[in-house]
Amino acid sequence: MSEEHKDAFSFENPDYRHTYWHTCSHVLAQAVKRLYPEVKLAIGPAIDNGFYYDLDSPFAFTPEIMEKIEAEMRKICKEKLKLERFELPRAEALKFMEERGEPYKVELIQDLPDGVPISFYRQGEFTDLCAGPHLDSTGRIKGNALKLTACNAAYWRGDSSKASLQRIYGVAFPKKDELDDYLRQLEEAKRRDHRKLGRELELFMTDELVGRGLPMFLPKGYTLWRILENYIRDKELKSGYQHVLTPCIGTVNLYRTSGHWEHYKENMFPAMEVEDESYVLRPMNCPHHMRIYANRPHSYRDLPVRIGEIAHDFRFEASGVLKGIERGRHFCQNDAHLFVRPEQIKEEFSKVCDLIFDTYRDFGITDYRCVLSLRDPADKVKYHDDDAMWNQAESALREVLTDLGIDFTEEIGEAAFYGPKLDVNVRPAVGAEYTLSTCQLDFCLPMKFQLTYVDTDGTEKTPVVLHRAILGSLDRFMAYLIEETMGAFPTWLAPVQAKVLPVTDRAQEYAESVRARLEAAGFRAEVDGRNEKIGRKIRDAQLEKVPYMLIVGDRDMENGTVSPRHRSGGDLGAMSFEQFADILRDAVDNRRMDK
RNA sequence: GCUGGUGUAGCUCAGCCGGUAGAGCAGCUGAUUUGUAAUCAGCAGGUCGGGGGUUCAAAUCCGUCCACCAGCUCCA
Repeated sequence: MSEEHKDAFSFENPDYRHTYWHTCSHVLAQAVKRLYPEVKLAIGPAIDNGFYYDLDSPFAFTPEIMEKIEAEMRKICKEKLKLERFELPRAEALKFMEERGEPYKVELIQDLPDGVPISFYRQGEFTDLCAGPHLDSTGRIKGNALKLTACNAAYWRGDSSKASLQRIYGVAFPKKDELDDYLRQLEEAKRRDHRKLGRELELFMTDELVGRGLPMFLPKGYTLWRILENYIRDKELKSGYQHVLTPCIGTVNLYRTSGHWEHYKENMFPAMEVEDESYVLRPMNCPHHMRIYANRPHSYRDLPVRIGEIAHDFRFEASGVLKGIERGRHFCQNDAHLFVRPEQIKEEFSKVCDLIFDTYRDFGITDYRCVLSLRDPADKVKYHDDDAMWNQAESALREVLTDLGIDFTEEIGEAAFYGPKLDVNVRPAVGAEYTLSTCQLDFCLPMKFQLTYVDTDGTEKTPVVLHRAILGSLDRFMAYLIEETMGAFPTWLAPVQAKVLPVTDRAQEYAESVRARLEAAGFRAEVDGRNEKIGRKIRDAQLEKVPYMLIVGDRDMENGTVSPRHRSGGDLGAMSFEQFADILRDAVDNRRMDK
């Protein structure tokens, strides 16, 4: 076998892996049809990490039934059924699936272009509509390295107004060991879930009586919060931002003016009626900031005006999307609105990008993806209907991104209702990709709020607004940090940077004095004064993921030293307090991302 | 919101086919004074998510509500 040939059939080859999983999904469908002929087939693709098949079934696929299906799949693999491709003209293809009573397949064929022959794959008694490619035989699939992992609801064609189908997920590998490895990795990933670590490390909590989707930050979590908040506020101050404080509620009319009421009232907490006025908890801050801009006249000389706020927002998110502090019904945005003249768009946008990527460098974030989110021109309901405006805004953004040399992909239908945006997405250790930072270009709200500035020629012009969030929401950013670091925050972010561990009671007072000196020097320190052996104190401090442990005993008291130990670097040997303070100072001042 | 799963002490979990609750860790008390990942002993801790139903008897069975988890849809 040539090297090239080997390569093509290696599981490392994404194309081969995809084909393998695709055939698995057909085997899954065949197994289901053998056991339950009344189940209707929808669609069964390979995905990034396995395969699934969407089915319309009159009964639920319980774990017991899933086991039966899995057993049947193994049988089909052993039967070594040949997969044969054949084509039918459209009319015959329709007839074929109609006769078999597969309405979803019929709908799929109807959407295929006319005049092109339609391909099918047959394996034994089972035939499915499919473009392929496939393995040549079900015998290529290793039955004991195959597992059905979950069964969930999924909408037909991803549309929540359409039928709800049942989706069976599976994974498969060429060897049993690889399946076991994969399952072990999944378990590993669960251990870094920010919800679990948040509880274990006492960062935040949730409480039924307070309400769902309303996490509360505990002292350690709030310490980290405060560091993030100070970090970004200082950075913005240095970049010419002015910060404001605005209320968490506003009138419904405020949101009618902006258009948010029309677009999002379903996702806002219901209005409160008082004194002939309706108020809502605010879901975002743009309207408040628009009114702040309008508070006084502006000259072209004032612009850009950059208004920032660490702002609390409330969104009535569907119960099924809530996820710890990654997505709650209350969250805190690192928001700002930049009011600019049209000719300033490029420069300001570029400065925002600098702010984003500079921040990412400080936090060691390297694995991200830039998306230029555009409107769907066909969707006149969601998007403000003004094609000229959209075209102008979209090409302006595209041009800036290209000029800045930023790699990005374009996604249709992902824009905000008032304008296109750059989204910076990250993939966390657990779960799906989400947006961390965003910068949105808006020609729409300034008009709705009739914002103006007086230009050089004395005429009134409408400014353009950039909406932007660097840390996104502080909550989500913290969730990301927790999962990336597994709770072992770098020293500059750690809620407790050093824990002083006296070896015996005799060192208790000395330990307290060391802590006092650390705090006086601006560090966050604690003493573990429990009546426990030093090994125990070290173990507990390790589990708390404190960056530095300061062991102090008789020897240190005699010599006036501390004996630091780093959570991953181990024993650093005895040194003077000042020497250790220098280590801490270096870690904090340079924002070292120590593990 | 939809579909499925889960809910037992602060945490991690055991409790098979119904006979009215158990461990480890954490906590408290005492002993121990210890130099780089768990010292020993004792004590205390629970309306088994809530409220119903079936039964002589429910943590266990059945419906319902609540919360959590996975995925789908959504994220101004």
